[in-house]
Amino acid sequence: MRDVAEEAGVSLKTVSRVINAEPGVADGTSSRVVAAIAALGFQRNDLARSLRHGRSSATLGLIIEDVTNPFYSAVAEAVEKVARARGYLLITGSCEEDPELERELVTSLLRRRVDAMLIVPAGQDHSYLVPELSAGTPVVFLDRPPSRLAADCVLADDRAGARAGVEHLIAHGHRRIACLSDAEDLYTARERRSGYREALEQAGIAADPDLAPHGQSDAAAAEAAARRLLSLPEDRRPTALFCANNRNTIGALRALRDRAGEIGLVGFDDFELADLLPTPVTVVRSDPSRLGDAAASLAFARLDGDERSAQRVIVPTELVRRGSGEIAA
Amino acid sequence: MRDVAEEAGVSLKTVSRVINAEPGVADGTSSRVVAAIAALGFQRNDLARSLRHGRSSATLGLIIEDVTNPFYSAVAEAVEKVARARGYLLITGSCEEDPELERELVTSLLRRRVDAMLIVPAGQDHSYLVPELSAGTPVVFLDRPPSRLAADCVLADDRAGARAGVEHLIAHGHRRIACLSDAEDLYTARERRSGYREALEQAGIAADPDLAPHGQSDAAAAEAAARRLLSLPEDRRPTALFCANNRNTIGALRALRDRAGEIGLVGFDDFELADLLPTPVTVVRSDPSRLGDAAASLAFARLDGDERSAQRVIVPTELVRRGSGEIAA
DNA sequence: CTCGCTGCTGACAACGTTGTCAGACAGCGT
DNA sequence: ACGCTGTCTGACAACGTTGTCAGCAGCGAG
Repeated sequence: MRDVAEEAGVSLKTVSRVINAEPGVADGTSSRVVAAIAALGFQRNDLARSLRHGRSSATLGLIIEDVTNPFYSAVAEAVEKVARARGYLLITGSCEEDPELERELVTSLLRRRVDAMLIVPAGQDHSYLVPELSAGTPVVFLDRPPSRLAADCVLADDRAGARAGVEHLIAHGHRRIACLSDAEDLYTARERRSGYREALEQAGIAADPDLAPHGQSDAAAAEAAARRLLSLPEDRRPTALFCANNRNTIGALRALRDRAGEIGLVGFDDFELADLLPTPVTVVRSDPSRLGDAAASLAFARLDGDERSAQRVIVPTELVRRGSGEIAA
Repeated sequence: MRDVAEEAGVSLKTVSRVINAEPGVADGTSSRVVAAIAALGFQRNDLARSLRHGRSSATLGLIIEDVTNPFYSAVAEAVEKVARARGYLLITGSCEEDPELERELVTSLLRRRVDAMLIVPAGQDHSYLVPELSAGTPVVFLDRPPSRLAADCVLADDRAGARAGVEHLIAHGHRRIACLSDAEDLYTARERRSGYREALEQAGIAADPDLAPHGQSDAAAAEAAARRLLSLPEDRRPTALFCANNRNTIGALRALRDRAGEIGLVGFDDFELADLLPTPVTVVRSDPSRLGDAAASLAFARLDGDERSAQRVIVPTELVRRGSGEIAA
C-alpha cells in the first residue's frame, strides 16, 4: 500500500479510502490511485485489516469428523453456502473422531480468530471453550451436543428416527431385529440405540444383547459384525437389521450381498445409489444440509447480536421406503 | 498479551519469549508468566503473528468444484492430511464450475495471505495469477491444467485411462460404444473423449457423433442422455456405454436400471458401492487421494525453496474389472 | 579494581491496515 | 476583507505480535 501511495503521490489513508470506496475522495485523485493499484498489482492484506478491526476476520471455523463421509461433506457444503452468502470463508478441519485432534484444531482456529466455530464434537469435555464463549465467540455444536458446556447445538432427531425405523421393521413382522451401531460414547449412537430399544419394548419384544453389536466405526468392522449375526443358529439369527449410521449400513450391505431379499434392512442416513441396489435400501433420512444450514444461521444470528441463552435445535428425520425395509419376516 | 505481562510483572517481550519457548528466560520468570497465561486464559493471536512475520500464515487455500462430490472430498482429505503434517490449516472453497466464483474465492484467499493455493480450475484464463506467482506464492493446479499461465499442475492420465476403458469394451466385442461426458470446455472431458476416439480409431470403428452426447454435468442430465441413447432404433443403439466421469456413470446406471446385464458399461472414476450393484461396475479408477497428496507436496516443496520451472505431474489410472465392462456385445 | 563475558530482561520499531482528528483550501455571503 | 461552510487530504496512533538491540547484574580472570 505504501508503494501505491507513493506511485499515486498521495497518503496511505487516501489509498485506503479508495480501496474501501469511502466517500470524499476527488475524482482525479481516485483515478490516479486506481491506476497505481492496477500498475502495481496491489492486493489488500486482509490479515492486517482483521487485526486492525479487532474482530471479524470474515472466517468461520468448522470441525467435522471426516470430509469423505458424505454426511459431513453435505454439512460442510451447507455451512459454506451460508458463509459465502455473507462473504465469509470457511476453514474446515477433519478430526477423525479423535478428541485430542479436535481440541488442537479448535484452538488453532480460535488463535486464528475465526469469527465463529461450528463443531461436530469428538471429545467428551468442552469446558475448555468456556473462556471463548464468555469472550463472545459464537460456538455451535452440530450433530452431537457439547459436554460440560452450555452452548448452542443443532441435532437430528436421532431417537425418534431410529424408533420409527425399527417400528417399521416390526410392522413387517420382524421380532428378531439386530442393531449395528458405532461406538457407545457417541451421542448419536447412544440415542439411536435408545430408539431401537424403545421400539422393541413398546412391541413387547425382549432385547437380545447379542443382536446389538456396537463399536463398528467403519464399513469393514460393520461387515464383520453383520456376518457374525448372520451366522448365528437359525433360531437366534436376526430376520432384520437396523443399521444406526451410513458406515454400518454399507458394511451390512456387503455382508448381505448373497442374501438379497432374505433379510430386512433399514439404515440410518440416506446415501447415493441406495435406490439402485439389488434390493433398494429403506432408510431413515436425516438431513445434513439442514443441520449445516441451521448451525451456520445460528452462528450468524449470534454474530448479529442474538443474546438468548443456549439454543437446541432439533431437525426431524424421515423414513424413506425403498424395499429393503418392507421384506416380511 | 499486555494483560499477561502486567499480571506477571514482566515486559511484553518476555511473555512472547515464554509463549514461543525461546531460550534465555529464568525459570522463576517463566513460571510466573505461565501462571498468568493460565489465569487469564490467554491465547496468542495468530493473525498478528502472521502479520509480523510477513509471510507464513500456516494456511493453505484449496479451491474445488463441489465438496459433496466424492472425488473432490477425497482430494480435500489428502490435501488436509499433508497440510496437517506440517501444522498448516486448510481453507476450502467450492466454486461449482463457475469461473467468476473461482476467481472471487482465489482472490479472497490470497488477500488472506494463504501460503499456497491449490486450484481445481473452472475458468479458462488464469493470467490473473501472474503477479501472485512472480511474488512467490506457490500455485498448484489440480485435476485440470491452468490456462494462459505457466504453473505447476497435477493431473490424472485421463486420455490413456479412457482409452484403456474403451479398448476393454472393444475387446468384449462392442462396436457401437457410446460416450457420455461433461461440458466440452473441461479439460478432463476433452481428454477422456479423445481417449475414447483414439480407441475407436485404432480398432477401425467409425465414430458416430450421435453416440457421444456431452455437456451432462449432473446425474439427472446424464440419465436423460443415456435414455435417449437407449431408445435409438436397434441398429443404431449402443451396446455399451463409456461414462467419462462419476456423475455420468451414476446417471447411466439409473437409465440402465431395468436393463441389467444387457448393456456394457465402463465408468471413469471409482465410487463406493460400485461392487454391490446388480451388475458390479467396471471402472477406470483415478486416484483423487494421490492427486491431492502430490499437489500439496509440490506446494510445500515450493515453499521449501524448490525453484524448478513449472512441473506437470501425471498420476496413472487403473482399470478395475467388476462385471459391467465384461458383458459381451 | 577493571574488564569482558554470560544470562536475563525490556524498550522500541515494524508488519499493513484504518479510525480519529486536524489542516488546507476553495467558494460564498456579508 | 472577513469568517463560515464544506470538501478533500494527510499525520498519527493503534490493532497484537516479534526481531533487534541495548541495558543491567553477577561473576571470573587479569
